[in-house]
Amino acid sequence: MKKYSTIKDIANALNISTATVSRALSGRCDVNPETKKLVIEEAKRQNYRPNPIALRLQNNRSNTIGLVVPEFKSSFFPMIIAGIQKVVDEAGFQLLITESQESMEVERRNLKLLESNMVEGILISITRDGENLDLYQDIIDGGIPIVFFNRVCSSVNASKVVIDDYKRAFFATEHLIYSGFKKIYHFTGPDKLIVTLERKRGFVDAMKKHHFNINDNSITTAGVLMDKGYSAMQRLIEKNDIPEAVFCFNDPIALGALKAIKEAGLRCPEDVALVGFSETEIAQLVDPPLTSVEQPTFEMGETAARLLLKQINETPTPEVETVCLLAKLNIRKSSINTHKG
Amino acid sequence: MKKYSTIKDIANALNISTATVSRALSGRCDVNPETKKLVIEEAKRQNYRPNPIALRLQNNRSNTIGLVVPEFKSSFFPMIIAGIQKVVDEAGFQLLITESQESMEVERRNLKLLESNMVEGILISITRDGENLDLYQDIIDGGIPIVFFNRVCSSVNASKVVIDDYKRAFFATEHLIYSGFKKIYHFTGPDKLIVTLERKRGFVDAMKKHHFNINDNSITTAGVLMDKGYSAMQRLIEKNDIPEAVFCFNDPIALGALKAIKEAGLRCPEDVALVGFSETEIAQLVDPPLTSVEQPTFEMGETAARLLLKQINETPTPEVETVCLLAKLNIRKSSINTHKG
DNA sequence: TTGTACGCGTTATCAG
DNA sequence: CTGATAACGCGTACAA
Repeated sequence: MKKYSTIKDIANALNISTATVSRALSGRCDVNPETKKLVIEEAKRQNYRPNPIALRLQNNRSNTIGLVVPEFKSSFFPMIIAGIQKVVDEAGFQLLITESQESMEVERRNLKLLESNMVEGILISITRDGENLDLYQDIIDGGIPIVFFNRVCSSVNASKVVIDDYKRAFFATEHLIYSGFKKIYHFTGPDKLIVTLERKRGFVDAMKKHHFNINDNSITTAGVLMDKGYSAMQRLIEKNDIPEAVFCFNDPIALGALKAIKEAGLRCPEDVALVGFSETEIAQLVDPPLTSVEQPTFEMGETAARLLLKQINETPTPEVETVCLLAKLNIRKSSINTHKG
Repeated sequence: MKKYSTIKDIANALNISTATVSRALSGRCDVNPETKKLVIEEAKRQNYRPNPIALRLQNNRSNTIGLVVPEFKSSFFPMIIAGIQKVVDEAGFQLLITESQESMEVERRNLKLLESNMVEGILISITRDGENLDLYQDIIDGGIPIVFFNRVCSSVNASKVVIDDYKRAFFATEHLIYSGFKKIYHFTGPDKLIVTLERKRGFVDAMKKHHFNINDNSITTAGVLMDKGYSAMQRLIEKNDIPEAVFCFNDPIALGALKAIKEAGLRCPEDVALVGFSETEIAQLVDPPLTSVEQPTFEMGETAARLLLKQINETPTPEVETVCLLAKLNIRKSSINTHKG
């Protein structure tokens, strides 16, 4: 444990008061140039630097906002962060980022860490593990506004930014139906996320609308990351229950499925067509290029940050609001029906 | 500006002393159960919560370490962060992440932000813009150890984690030479980075060793991101100065080049072979799969974090050290010479 | 069991 | 121009 030099140390060394030291150091004019020089020299000698925490204790403002994301291995959250950074920078605030690693417990720790750094607001996309409901509420009650984006928490009264998952999933499924595929499956995400449920609902409703059969095998729980899509598809192949097309919860799942398809000597889209979701940069680069729903990630980040700044700056605190952004289906080779033409 | 409730407010409301309130709230036994109950009720009524900054002012420890990365759009830094997170978590520390967006000025702001949150140490990979030399030194002098990783700052006396860029670049180039390619070019990175210089040096020395000609056109400055590789390759194609093989500064550059090659109706590796660097997850997924140098990203994060914790925890402060990790060339289809056999 | 007083590091106010 | 002192919010010896 080190002992840092303080103004008091300098004052003692020079036999003057802390007040004078403080003034000399803050470069005011109402101090004798000579003593000022002495103070600055002594400060340098002692390697003095002001204690940032003491400063903050008085200001009671940090000009900082905090962010919690589940992960940033896929390019999805990084794109959102870029949007957040832009708005936050422009507003003269700074951004502190933490990663919950999809763990509720780590999320808790992160939130408390941000709180103890006195961030003035928090942006969060929650873990797939579940919700730290009590803590969200507690933080908000404590006067720190929270804005949820992408993966939101329904039961907390806070601003939220989402996309129209249901509709896009519905249209993506219809796209497969209109393309002439008959046996259409869905690889779904983590049970507890609202986005999972919404996308699944979109899939189911589209299938029902067109009187397509949905049985026990139609929907497989995959998850979030690539390896889950890989194993889900592998299991289907092993069971010889191979669908003509799969609508996947997200791009990594679709890419994992693609890998399994290729390894089994099958082809995409000839044998199995694929549709992803949440457009990652990789989608366009793989072979075949992946049909996917493009989310306005950058815009989502901007919007979330703006909502938060509103909560922070405006008095009285404005009503919370939920913004729904529009996504778009990019049709590429992975979902072209080569049999039908 | 809100007014938060403090123990003083509670004390006033109940006509007792702040000390009693403090004790009651911290759940000690040496306080009348009755007053304790009253205090807790009043605290809840006033929506009291302890001021984290005041607490920290006494402890003088934050149990937090800070991180600055240039970006996390490519999967490179996220992988490193995963390694850092692991070690930091295990040590009971927390991690605060900031993104410099490849800007020296943002990097400055981030470093100061971390400093003012009293992190106990900082991990950093510097921007391609250049070095905030004075600030690094100042922070270290102030008693906060810094560990550089990947993109390091040579002139600061601090611990560093790097890979053997020179050797790997040398071997990657030799791989192309041994494969029988004659006209071999290099797309290089940002001028100011040491990694750029090391990789370029490896390329040049390998070419020289085998008496290959290097002229003004052999080396093109590309940069860091995909679009730069794209435009660099486009320019060569326009000039009809098409190399048989290109050793690229990193994977995104190689992927950009690949895009340009395909768009021009050329094929990889038949017309232009490619080798990347710093293995991203995409490398294996593109068509053709990309030959690339695999960096031990996770391990790099672990190592950097461990070095930092050493600096933080051990007294007297241990000597700084530079760790060089071993990378590995993964040969895939993009660099197979189809003419030679 | 409770209250007083001080310390953490700094700035600001006021009196000298 | 300078020094003493209060204030920021909390914990905690020590005294009552």
